[in-house]
Amino acid sequence: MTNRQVADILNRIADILQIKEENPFKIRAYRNAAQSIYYLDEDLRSLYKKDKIGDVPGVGRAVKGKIEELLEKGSMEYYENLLKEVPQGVLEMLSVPGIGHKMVKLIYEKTGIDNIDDLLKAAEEHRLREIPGIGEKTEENIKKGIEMLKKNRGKVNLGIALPLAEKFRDFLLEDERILAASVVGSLRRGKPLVNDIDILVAAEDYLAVHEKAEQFTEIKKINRKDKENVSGKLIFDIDFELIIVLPDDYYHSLVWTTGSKPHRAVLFSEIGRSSFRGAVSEKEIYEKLNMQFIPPELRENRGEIEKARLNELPVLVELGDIKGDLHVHSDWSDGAHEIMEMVRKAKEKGYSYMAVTDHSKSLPISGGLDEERLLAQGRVIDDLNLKIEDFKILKGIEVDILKDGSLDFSDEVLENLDIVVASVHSNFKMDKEKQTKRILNAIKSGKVNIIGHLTGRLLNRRSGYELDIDGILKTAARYNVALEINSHPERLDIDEETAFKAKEYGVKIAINSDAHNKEDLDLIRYGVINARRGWITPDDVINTWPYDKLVKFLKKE
DNA sequence: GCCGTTTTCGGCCCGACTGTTTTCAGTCG
Repeated sequence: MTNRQVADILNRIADILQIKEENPFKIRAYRNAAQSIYYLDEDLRSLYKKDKIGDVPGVGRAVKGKIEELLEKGSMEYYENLLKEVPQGVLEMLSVPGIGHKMVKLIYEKTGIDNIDDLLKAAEEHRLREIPGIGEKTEENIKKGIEMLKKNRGKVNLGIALPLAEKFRDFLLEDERILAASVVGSLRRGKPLVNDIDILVAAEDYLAVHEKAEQFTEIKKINRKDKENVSGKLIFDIDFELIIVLPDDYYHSLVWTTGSKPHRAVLFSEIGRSSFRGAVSEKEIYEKLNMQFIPPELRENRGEIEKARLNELPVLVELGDIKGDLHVHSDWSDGAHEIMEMVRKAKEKGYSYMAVTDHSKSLPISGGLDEERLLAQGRVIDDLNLKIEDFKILKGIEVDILKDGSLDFSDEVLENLDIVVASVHSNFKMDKEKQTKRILNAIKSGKVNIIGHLTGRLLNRRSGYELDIDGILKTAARYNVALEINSHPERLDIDEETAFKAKEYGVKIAINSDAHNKEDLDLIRYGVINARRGWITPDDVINTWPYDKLVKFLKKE
């Protein structure tokens, strides 16, 4: 039972209590406990051994007891009983955008509908609008929401799949009979949503792979197990497949199982991959095919093969190129940690600068800053900058782009900052023309350096609003405004296609974590992967630049 | 259900938008 799983269960308890309309503060208590466990540095199991679970903030006597029961027995009586009152399928209905606990309760009680499939059917047959309180529009929104969910059903984002896959791979490599292992498939290519986890494994004895794999604690079920394959389900119901090959077949199989189908089809159209038996690297194979080594993120047959033949592939940005983070929250707004804690973590990561960009006042739920608190924060940052060495904290803001495209602070206030990230956090449902104009307004203000999470998409949850991307890129280039690649695995916004286009327009990119706690600074990794899929080079990315060059860009010099 | 206290009970983030209403409840960030 991992921290994440415990946090999930506490959240589901909160969901059930909310549907049952219990005390809102009790519900929040469960959510608070879930959140702080989710972000905990230490494993709950080791805290348990030291009897320190009660020390976790938000965990009091009652929840402590329940977590201990969960860790001891793998189940919790309180939760099991709640599930009898509100079935799992009803909880899943909560994932439909636009419907919350009240409406789920209403629908469940009035119609008995207790799963998403039946809910969709009822919406299609116009049976939902018969329920008092639900009209045509709500019904239509529910239908649309479910269709979006279904499109991505079973898909899981990089932030969940990649760490789990790497953990599995490293576990396999502990066994000395397993000579090599690599994450492959669309996950290695870095696609934002993947269907499953594929790992290529080299071993002389396939039974060794079976033996070791069976001991991986995150496996829920094994469906198939033979000479070439072990497959089944991992935690969170993620499908996995281990592809077992002999050591001599490892590298050509690595190219084969990594490449998208169109990529590998072109690659091996003339020479079969078996003629590469015994190769000692992927590079060797690409060389024998008369081309440069193609990084996994580019293997989509989108022109990379032609470029590789001409020796013209771009040198892609790498995690190690990142010199700082330009979108970071602190406990001045909705971040969890103090500025100095974020700085410490940023320094650990080898950064030389970091921008503090808390929310602005129009976002009250986030504790958005008003002019006065922004000034106070600026003074604190000035002080910190005097104390720390070899590191710069930039004074910034994530300023809200209001409905009409104006910014949440006056020009004068914004001019006194080192960096301005501007983002949309409200009115997502405006039409394409208005939404585009709104963002263009922000760009044209001349006060903005970076547009944060441009489209507002949340993978698997919410599609972004429609925008005239070309119009925005053209204007951003003219006004020296960079676009953010928001690294949060649920966002990865802008996406790879827009990043690719941005480069053509000469628009610079900022790869930002949007961290709300110090651990989140590590999310930058996913943004870098996304940038690589968009063919982005270090020079395209302003936060790979040295501080002085960055400052010139920010001052629009 | 948690937390903190001039310590065992009272307080615990809010505002805008949407869709359904006919003055407001639910959802979202």
